[in-house]
Amino acid sequence: MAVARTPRAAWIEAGLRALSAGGPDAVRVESLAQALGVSKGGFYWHFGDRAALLTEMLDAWESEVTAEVIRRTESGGGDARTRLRRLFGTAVEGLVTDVTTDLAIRDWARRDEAVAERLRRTDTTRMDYLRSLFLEAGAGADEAEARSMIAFSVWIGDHLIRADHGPHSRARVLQLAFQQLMR
Amino acid sequence: MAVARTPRAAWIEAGLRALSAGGPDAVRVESLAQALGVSKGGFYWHFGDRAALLTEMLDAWESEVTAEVIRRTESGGGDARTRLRRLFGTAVEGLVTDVTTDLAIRDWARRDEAVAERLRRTDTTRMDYLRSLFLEAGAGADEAEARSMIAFSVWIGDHLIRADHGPHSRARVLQLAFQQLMR
DNA sequence: CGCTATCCATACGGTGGCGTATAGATACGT
DNA sequence: ACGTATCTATACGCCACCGTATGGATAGCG
Repeated sequence: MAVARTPRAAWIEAGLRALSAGGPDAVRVESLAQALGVSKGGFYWHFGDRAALLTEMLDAWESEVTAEVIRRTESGGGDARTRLRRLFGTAVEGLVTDVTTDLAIRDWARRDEAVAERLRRTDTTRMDYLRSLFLEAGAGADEAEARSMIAFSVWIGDHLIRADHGPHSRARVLQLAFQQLMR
Repeated sequence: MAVARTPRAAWIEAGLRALSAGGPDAVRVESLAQALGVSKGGFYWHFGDRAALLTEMLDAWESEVTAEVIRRTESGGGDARTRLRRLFGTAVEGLVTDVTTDLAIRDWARRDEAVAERLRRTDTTRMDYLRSLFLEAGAGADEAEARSMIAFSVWIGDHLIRADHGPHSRARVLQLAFQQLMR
């Protein structure tokens, strides 16, 4: 048993980075190989073809995103308002998949039903979590639903909307939006 | 002066449709030609290269989106709350560029600074309009800013978030979110 | 020190897309 | 009817990328 030099996981991580930066069309086996400082020879030892890599990338993303929600749910503690504040205020860092991966996958899902199905699963999980927090914080069912949708949307919108807010900084606008949500 | 058979505009429209459906990588001159029932011969009569088409597509999109905001501002009348309700409730139909074009361009802007600059212009215009409506409806400056960001985000989020809302339909969730905004 | 599992390099054929070149075709103005 | 402006078809060279084939190379284990 020799040790893995550039194992499956390395290709998957490189693939997710490429996806994040340039969308699914940017994950090309030859450029991943170059990014890994290696020829594509080993790629086809690990994966049957490019599609297999894409599938495993999505597997990795899906479980990581789910795990991340759980991690947030578990860690830290505090009451619902405290956890909402933390959730809203904290950027996700240090993971292989960050928000830009999320955005790339969202766009991808618009034209690939299999990707859309995975996204539906993870979004439902995350929305469930948000709703539970708003409910725990004392919102009614309808209000919790609306606020969950708003919170999720603003999280995404922050990265996709490029408007200039004049005197306000984007950070300030987000803070104001959060205050509206917590009233 | 012979009449145009498949003029510039036809290529631009076909390009925007392809962009909308599959992102910038999907606008390929040979497949556009096929979609137009023509060979790519004429393409290079109109455009220097593929990049020139992409630029003109963005020009067309930018002016159309701006025109559309103006059209909404002008038409219909009513007080600010009425116009907000109409803006929020009405899907954009009948234009060459619909919301999916918008989404494709947003994703594109993440990796192309020139596209990002154009998006910044149109988003600022749209945000200005939203803010003016909320201000006219009686919101304070901070509140108007927050609500504009929320409204814009939810408009986008509706198309990008795939969560299942359990007992609620998406339409109902949007209605609830709108009620929150108009309180 | 050699065996084996795990990876790597290279060369190859095939496909699809870009841009160019060149020789038409079509229709309107007069 | 003729000329000119506006397209169109087709063939070509080029390159990037996919997937395959084949012969290594490297590292830990015994």
